[in-house]
Amino acid sequence: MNEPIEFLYPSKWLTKASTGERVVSELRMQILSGRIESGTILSENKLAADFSVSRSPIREALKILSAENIIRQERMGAVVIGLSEKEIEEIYDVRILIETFIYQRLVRSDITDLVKELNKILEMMKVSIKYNDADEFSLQDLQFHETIIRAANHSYILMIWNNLKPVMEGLILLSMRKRFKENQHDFERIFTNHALYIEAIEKKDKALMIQSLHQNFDDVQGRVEDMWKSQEILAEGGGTK
Amino acid sequence: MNEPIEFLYPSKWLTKASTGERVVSELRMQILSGRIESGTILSENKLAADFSVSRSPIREALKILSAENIIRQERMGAVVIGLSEKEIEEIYDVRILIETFIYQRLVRSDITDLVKELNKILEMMKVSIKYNDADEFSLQDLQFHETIIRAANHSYILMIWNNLKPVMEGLILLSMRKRFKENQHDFERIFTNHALYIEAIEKKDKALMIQSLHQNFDDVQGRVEDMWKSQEILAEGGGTK
DNA sequence: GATATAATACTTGTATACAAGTATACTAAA
DNA sequence: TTTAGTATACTTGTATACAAGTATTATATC
Repeated sequence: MNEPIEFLYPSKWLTKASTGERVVSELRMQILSGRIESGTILSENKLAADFSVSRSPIREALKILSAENIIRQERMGAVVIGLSEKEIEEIYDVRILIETFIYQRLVRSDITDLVKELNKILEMMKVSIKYNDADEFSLQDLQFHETIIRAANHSYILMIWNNLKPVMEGLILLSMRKRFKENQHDFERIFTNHALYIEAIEKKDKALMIQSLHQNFDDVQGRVEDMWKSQEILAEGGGTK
Repeated sequence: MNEPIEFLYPSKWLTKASTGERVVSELRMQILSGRIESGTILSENKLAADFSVSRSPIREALKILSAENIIRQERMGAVVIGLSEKEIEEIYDVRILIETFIYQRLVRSDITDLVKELNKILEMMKVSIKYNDADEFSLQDLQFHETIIRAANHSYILMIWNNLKPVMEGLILLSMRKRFKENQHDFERIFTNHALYIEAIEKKDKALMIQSLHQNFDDVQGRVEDMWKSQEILAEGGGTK
């Protein structure tokens, strides 16, 4: 019944975390990785037993995962939704939507501090690559985009980002770990894409920004065909600067 | 200490609701209406006493309100953020963003069922006006937009809507109640705007859609100057169809 | 064997108890 | 008067108990 569990979420990121936060992080990873399959029905009592905690932090976790749209709470148990290709595409839709929106705002304001900060993160990415630290690299990837979003100082766009962030984090973590084992040299390209993104912000070049954004998404999931699909959508709403 | 509280949230909407849901609905309304002022520090224990319930539903409520960005949970008490003009503008930014995105999708698909459904809601709005039911009217206003968003079948855009919806609901409720007392005839215009929105969908006329969307927002808050500000943003990202 | 009814084993939602940590206020000493 | 230290009254987070409702299963009856 109580097999030893290999945790998917980096424990070092949970140093100051409460039990509830640990549960939600780990549960999310298990759902995103497919270890807990879509359609599975989660019971609060069973989860509490599995994690050896009370129902309180479990309830908290289910509420959060439900808001993240990866489970659905019903009268009898929570149904795991998980992420199909469709949902992952949709997440990218939203990211493109908000990052494009934010970009419009940024190009009108002073971005020197932002660019400096982004370059700092870029250098830290380089170090992560050098030391083969996939988890750290993932964190910096997320930090990169969050820094851009925060720079616009838009609390409701930030709200969307915050709602999306944990799932993104999980996806990126899983993807990067795999790649660090298989395609080590991929990371140089990811690095380059982010450098391109900074350049797009600096030069206020929207086309370049969208290009690097799409390439960045492809780097996470490696789905090239969707790039064009998304770009088509954006093109309609996009136009020239 | 225990003054009789006049509830702001329609009790008829809470027939099947749990204590937690009642608390969150009422607390939200009190914050949005300003009855609980920005900066106020909410204590779980005090709230539990005020609402005569235990801390469990209060905790749940605070988590939800925190995700909605109208309070901020800290180590000692939750700080009420509330909604300033800036935040309300930001909510509209997001609504314009997602409804425009959804619109792009809709014009490519079969919209006959959607238009029929929207017309039904439109007729119900008419009845609400006739019977001076501001609350019911608010509900239909929200339902109108939610129907459009649902039609696109995009779970992550719907997630954003769901995160935004309760606050929107509160804002619209407060606004409509005031207007039903003061500017009764305003509602004919709101009605017309929604009819215009349907027409925009039917005729796949993006400019008309954006126009009616903006007018709709102005109807809620009556802030005309922001209309142009928002349109400027959209214009940059907008272009022609 | 089929069906209706009752018992049982679940489920969630709420209340309460307790532990651990933090801010505040008070007291005592310099 | 100021400062150090302690006591106290908070705070949140977690565990547990209980109530009310639902699904399932077993049993009894036709």
